[in-house]
Amino acid sequence: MITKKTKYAFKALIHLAKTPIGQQVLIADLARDGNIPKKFLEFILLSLRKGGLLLSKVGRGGGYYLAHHPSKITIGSIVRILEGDIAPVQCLSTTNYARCEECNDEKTCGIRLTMADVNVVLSEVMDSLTLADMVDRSEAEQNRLSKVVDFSI
Amino acid sequence: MITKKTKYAFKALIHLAKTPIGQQVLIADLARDGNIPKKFLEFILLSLRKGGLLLSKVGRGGGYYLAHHPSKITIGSIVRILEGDIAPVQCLSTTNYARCEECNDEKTCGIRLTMADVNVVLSEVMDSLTLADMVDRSEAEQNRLSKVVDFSI
DNA sequence: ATATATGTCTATAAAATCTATAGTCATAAA
DNA sequence: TTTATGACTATAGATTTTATAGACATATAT
Repeated sequence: MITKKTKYAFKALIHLAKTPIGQQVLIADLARDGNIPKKFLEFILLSLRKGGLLLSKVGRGGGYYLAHHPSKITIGSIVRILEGDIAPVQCLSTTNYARCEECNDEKTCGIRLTMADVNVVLSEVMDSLTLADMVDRSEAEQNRLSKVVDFSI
Repeated sequence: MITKKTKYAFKALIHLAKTPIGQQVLIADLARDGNIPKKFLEFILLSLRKGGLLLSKVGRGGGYYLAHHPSKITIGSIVRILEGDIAPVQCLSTTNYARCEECNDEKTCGIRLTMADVNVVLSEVMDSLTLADMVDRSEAEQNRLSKVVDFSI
């Protein structure tokens, strides 16, 4: 289950993905639009910038904008930055490895060997989906629903 | 990332899966063997029993035992009982649905529409793996490693 | 130059969740 | 009828998540 923090990140990123290239958006606007506590969002955006997904301009007329095209920003990269990880157990993490303290023998641990399958599948799907998918699917669904309304008139 | 509670559950279940059919195991033994706080494990085992994965006998000579063959107990069912869920966002959960409070319009939410793919994949893999896999893979790896040692002699 | 708008950074607090413990009760076997 | 055992309730401690405050740095416009 992803945290609120990650959902807030998705919302802000979706807003930025819909913003014309060359324009930046104020933290305050992202916060208001996404109904996100401003100071908390500040911290989230900073993480995303340090993670290489966002760029910023300081000073008057400043704001945030995407570092890459939405189709190049994977859901996996976002989750890794904010949750620290994708792996279901920390002993399988590449970005944030740690030995599980409850574990006797990592090499033969049945939990680890089995969760490895989960980890592979989860990484694959999260790295195959992008911010552009989030935007596109939402818009496609909006169109589909508005058509249904049209027919019913 | 699964919690310690779920890892403790896996350890206890693996112990029970290795126990001959017809025998029950004391909470105290499961706790000692898995290095798990006994009272915490008590609560975990109770959850697993209420979830239908375990059976128990009360009184002298009592203890816990599996309600089904290890190959019939999926990783997904275990995680659902202890984490409450598998879904990456609660608005996609079947066992524990709730509207995401940050969400404006669930039907067209891009986060939800995209995470739905993650949810499907995650459910599939977790429901395809079983407690028997955990036991088998661990034993297979133990055998493989002991053979490697043999060759080096 | 200077005032103003804006992101950056550090520190801390409030809330929620996870982990752990204590104690009493119910049940079954010896 | 004593003893071993799980069942249940309550609560406390630890950790993580969420949120806020305030001082600072930087760039733009006048």
